[in-house]
Amino acid sequence: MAEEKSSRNFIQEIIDEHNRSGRFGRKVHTRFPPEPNGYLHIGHAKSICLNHGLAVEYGGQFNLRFDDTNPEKEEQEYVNSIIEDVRWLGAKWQGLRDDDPQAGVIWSSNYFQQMYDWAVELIRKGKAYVCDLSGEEVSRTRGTLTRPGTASPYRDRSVEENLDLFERMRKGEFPDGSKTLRAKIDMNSPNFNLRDPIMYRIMHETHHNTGDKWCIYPMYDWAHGFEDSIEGITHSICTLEFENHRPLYDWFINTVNEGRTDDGSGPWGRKIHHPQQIEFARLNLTYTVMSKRLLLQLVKEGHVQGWDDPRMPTISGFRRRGYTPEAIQNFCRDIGVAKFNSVIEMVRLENAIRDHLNQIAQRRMVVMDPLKVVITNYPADQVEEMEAVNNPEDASAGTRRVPFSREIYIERDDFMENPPKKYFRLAPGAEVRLRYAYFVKCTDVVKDPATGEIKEIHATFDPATRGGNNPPDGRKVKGTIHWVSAAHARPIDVRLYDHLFNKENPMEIPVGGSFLNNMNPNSLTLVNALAEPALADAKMGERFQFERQGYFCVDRDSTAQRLVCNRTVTLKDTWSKIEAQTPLIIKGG
RNA sequence: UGGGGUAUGGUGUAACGGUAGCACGACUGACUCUGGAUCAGUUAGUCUAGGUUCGAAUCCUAGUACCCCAGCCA
Repeated sequence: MAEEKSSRNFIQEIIDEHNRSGRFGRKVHTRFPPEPNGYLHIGHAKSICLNHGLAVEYGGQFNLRFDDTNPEKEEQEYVNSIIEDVRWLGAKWQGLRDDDPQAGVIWSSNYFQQMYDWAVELIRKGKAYVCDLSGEEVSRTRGTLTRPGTASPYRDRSVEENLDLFERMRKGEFPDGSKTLRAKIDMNSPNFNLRDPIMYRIMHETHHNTGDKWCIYPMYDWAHGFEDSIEGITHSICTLEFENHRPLYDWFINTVNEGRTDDGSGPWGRKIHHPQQIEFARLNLTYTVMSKRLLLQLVKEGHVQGWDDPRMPTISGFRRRGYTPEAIQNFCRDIGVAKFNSVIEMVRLENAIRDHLNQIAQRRMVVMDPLKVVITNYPADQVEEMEAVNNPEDASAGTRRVPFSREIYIERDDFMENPPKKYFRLAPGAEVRLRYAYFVKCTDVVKDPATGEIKEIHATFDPATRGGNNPPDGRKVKGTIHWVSAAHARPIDVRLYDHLFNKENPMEIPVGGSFLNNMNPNSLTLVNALAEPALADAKMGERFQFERQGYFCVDRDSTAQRLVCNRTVTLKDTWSKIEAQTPLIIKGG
């Protein structure tokens, strides 16, 4: 097989090296470890696709594990949405089953006992102590960027006392915040994470999974490495901000491994698995924000209609907008992965969904802003069923019938009384093709005498062009426009979505302002449109291309009486570019 | 001002001392019953300054810019 040498990203190179050296026995086991404190966004999709993709590529395994170590912030609603989103994206974790959404899902909280035991082991090894300092005192004694911290007065408690106190912390003898368990590392370290970090805090809080069993909860830094270790994760892939935590992550595992041996003959038994943490740059996209905090604010303050508002960069938002998992996967693959803090242009994502929908979406004709056209030489009582191709990119999608009659609607934009050069659509005396129907020529413009507003257009059709075909005389037209038969048109609701923010970087904020100042007031436009009858039986979630306009998805707000369609993305529009340039030329001249 | 990272066309991403390539965008043109799609072409880049070398994006030295770290968040 002639195999093309595909370029490798830095993570693949690291894994390849591990496989060469045999560090993990040529195994690859990755995971996606979300905290259930918000909805997943497109940045998480990058991580999911990366982790899952590596597992697939190397024939390894992939876990979905909830990092549920902080009961104060975590909720079941988020758990459910995250599971749904990861499934929808197509990532398959160990133990995934169709009949039970939670099958195979792992919880950090299941390891609480094991983590507790290791904490006791660290105390016994003299590497951890119970500290009575308040939060404020801890932060004051931690030092600054340039000054080392100072040791806690409780740093040198005896092993026995620490053991006793820690046990009583667990039993619930002390109030929240009164004590912590801290690792005894180095108050002089230039890395703050090593200045005696807190391992456990007291939190009398009911946990969504373990209930009231625990009133001490492990900190992320203490817990995370062990979660990976227990599961045999080989490559703990995370974002850049955890780079400074890697020495701590390694310290915890190495410290547990002190006095342990590979064969289990050491005083503390067998060594535990030590994963390799690898950090990559999180995804940033233009015209949106990606922080959970800000997304939560948009939802809570009602700037959008929920986490799955189609303008949100959440996975559920994109799903409702009409995005496909394939498009998101392709996007995540195409943007690559590196350590450089980059900002991806939104058009990359839009391009990915156009690409996929162009292949799979059936076409329909929908008029957003109707202008009546009367075809004066067409019989008043006649209706013809025109055959229309459902998808020119996919012959197997077949054809459908579209009714044609004397009175039709076209897009108001598709007529101009005084057209500029290069305008190919309808104008007085001009001829265009009605897609799949006939050539028509504009003969009259009927206006409201009072306002001058164009009320309707009169036109004549050429019977020799039936089906939209070129006539035998060889005549051609440059423009083809969409239409719906007036008598057969079905009203539908359409939601036109645009960027949520009108600045590439919404966090570029004027002094005293907020990112909310950068919200696009026109991110949603509601339209009453007229659709061809074939759209009437569209099902929820079904995706279509409305010819010449864009891709649309049937929203769950649809009723039997009225369809609601969300615009996923527009079609590329070169005319708008020409149009935008034209006035400049006039001005310049 | 301590520590940890990162710098390649407009935007991303390759190159592992040997012709700076690819994708997206932008711009031309061809084709077209969607001003869509498709096809062809053009455009444009190694953070700076020195050094090593026959040869440097890559190695060395010194700078510059940006990101992360002082939660009992993750």
